[in-house]
Amino acid sequence: MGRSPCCEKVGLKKGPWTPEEDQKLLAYIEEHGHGSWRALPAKAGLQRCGKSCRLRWTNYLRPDIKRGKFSLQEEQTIIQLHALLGNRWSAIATHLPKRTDNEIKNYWNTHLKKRLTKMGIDPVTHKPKTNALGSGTGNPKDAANLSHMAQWESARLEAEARLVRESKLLVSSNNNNNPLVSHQLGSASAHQFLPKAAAVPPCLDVLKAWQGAWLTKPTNNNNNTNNNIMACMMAMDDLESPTSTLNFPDHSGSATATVTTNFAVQAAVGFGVDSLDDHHHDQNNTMSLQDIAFGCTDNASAWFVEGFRTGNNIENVTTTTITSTTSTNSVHGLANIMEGFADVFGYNSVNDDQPNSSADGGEEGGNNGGSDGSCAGASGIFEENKSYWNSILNLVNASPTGSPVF
DNA sequence: AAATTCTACAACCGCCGCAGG
DNA sequence: GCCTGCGGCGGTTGTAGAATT
Repeated sequence: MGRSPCCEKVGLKKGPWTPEEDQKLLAYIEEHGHGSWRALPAKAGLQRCGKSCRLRWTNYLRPDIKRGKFSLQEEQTIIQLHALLGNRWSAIATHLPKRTDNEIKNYWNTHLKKRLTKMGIDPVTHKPKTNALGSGTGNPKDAANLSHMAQWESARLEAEARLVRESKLLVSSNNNNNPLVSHQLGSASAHQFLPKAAAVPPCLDVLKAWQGAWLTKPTNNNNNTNNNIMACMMAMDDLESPTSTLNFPDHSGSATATVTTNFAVQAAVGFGVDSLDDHHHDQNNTMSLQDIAFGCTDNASAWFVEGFRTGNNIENVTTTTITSTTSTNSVHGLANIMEGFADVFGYNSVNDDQPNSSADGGEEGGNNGGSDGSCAGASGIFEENKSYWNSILNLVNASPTGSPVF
């Protein structure tokens, strides 16, 4: 047996709201609050059902609604969150202040979905469509780029699956003392971050920043590139200003890369670990309780995070040969990030990617026992994946609005 | 200028989960 | 445990205006 209608519909008005109706609804709610939506229309003198009133209020009349064009940052967030959450518009909306789920849903359906499709990306899976592989230029480099993208996407989906599992656990347990959740909440309101699975994975912000670093790679052996990488990482580590951005001056004077400063948190969550605290995984090649608690399940995530954590100490490091002469941390930071990429991309060519017996974190490139003392293999991975970063940036640049699409 | 098609988005519909009786 | 009502959600439709033919 079907449910009875939410209210008596005979004689009730449907369709677009008139300014007079809006005014009645606004005036009533401002004075009395909405209370029971079912009872509201009669009290407010409206020939509408309660459900219609509620929708009109939540999607249009509410004073804390931002209307108008979506910003680049908002578009980015929607796409990234959609990759994680699918069509869970209300969950996505909690991460876009002052935007309603209905508005986001409409924007996705009318703009973003079409744009992704045009670019040969399946808007449901967020993967390149199979025919896109065959419709390229025929250039082997293009195929290689797409292959890299597929590898990245695979890693991303793996992280996504983990996030969803974590989210269910966190939400169901409602554990406010969870160090990961409490750390990330900081002084912000909880609804901006929960469910945790909706946290933004690493994406184009960092890719752009890294691209910026690589674009300015010097031909001689000065430290410009290192400065850019260091600036990038320092920005990533700036957890105090999660919504601000930082510009990286291009030392050649031709370009600017921008990265959101809360990337460290985003990246860490994207890979299932806590950004500041979880760096124990690689110390002795076993999972610490802390790692497990934070959902750190593989070397890649631990390496990534350790790299971000220590990366802001990078000094005297070149991108082609990494040696440690003064600061082990400076080497470990970059080395760990490279190891993270190596792990994610499934490379086996890193010269020295095995944990050492010494308790130095196990990264190569330092003065640790058993190491070959260089990071040449890891930097090679950086070089090889430049094609990937370039392909991503090409996609960004190909978008008419500059909206990042992956 | 009129007809048609396209686009954007407001609004509706049906289903679901939850709480209270 | 079952029933009922409410609020919320996501899919879909309706409509107005813009663009195109």
